[in-house]
Amino acid sequence: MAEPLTSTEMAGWRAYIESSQRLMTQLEDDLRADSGLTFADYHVLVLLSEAPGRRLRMGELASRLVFSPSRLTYQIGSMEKRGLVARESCPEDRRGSEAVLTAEGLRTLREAAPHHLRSVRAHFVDDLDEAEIAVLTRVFTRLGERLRASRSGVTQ
Amino acid sequence: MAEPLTSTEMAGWRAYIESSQRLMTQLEDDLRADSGLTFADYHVLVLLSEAPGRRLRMGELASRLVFSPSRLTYQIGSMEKRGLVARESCPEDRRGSEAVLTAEGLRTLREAAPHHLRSVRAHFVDDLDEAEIAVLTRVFTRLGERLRASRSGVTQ
DNA sequence: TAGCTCTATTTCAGATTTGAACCAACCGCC
DNA sequence: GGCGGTTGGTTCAAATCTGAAATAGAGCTA
Repeated sequence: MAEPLTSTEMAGWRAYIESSQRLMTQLEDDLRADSGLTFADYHVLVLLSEAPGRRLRMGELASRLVFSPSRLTYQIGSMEKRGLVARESCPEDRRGSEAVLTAEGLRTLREAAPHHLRSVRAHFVDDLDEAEIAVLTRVFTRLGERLRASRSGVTQ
Repeated sequence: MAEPLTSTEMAGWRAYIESSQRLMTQLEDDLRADSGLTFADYHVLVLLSEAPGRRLRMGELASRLVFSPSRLTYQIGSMEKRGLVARESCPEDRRGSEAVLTAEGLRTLREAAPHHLRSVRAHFVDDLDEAEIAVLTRVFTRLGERLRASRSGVTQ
């Protein structure tokens, strides 16, 4: 308890933080160069393309993207201007609205995906062997579940 | 090559991205609540506190933080206003400047560190066993080296 | 040493992100 | 039906971040 993190733990923690930052920067640069998209743009396109009806409620989208509500409002507004998504108000709940993928958005995603995935492979996945991927998957899946659970109970 | 990422790889990649986002959000929230600091603020304080003379050239600091030059200029300006660091011009190279940790900055770091480290432990490290930490450390250390190397050669 | 090129950092304008209000619509419940 | 207490989203002002100039000094070579 005197030392909240052992030096081994600290080393792992720091490597994780720094490398994650570098990885993101690299992927964002590639994505911008190849497709003129932001990582957030891309992620929105992916989630919408997988959703039934290619549409998702704002709240649902925000929680999957781990975005604050106001950030999502802005993000969708920006993508709407570029014609990648449309905003429709929700029939069941008139407070709500949903983001819908446009044909243009789908086309953009299909064009961007192979480049982006190649970039993810080149900068990250290819560096890992099978066992490492398995560990990462296990660790981060578990972590995600824990964090999702712990935050939903903290309204304060 | 038809499928740039296998479904196993994709699952790992997505879990990593989403959980990392969640983790950062959680840590930032804790840090703000406990100490009124940003993750970036904290990181700057740590790096400066470990540097010889508790000072670092802007460029060096930017590269370790993985910040763009202009972002670092802004970040240090903001911390300067709050009295956490001072900016001094560099004697050997008059183009350069260095950020120096102030006594106030050191005090702030010492006050914040235990809380923050407890938070890192609670939300991340405690969830991992020794073998997992070892894998993460190995993977992300290697990744960091690769990324550092590959980007330094891309001036275009 | 003048001229060139390169490097370190800042400046600038615009885009994004933040947290704190705010607004409307939903949900019991009287 | 109407009143309080949530909930889903948006708005707003302020803070931060970005990439593309602009500055200024270093360093080499003629």
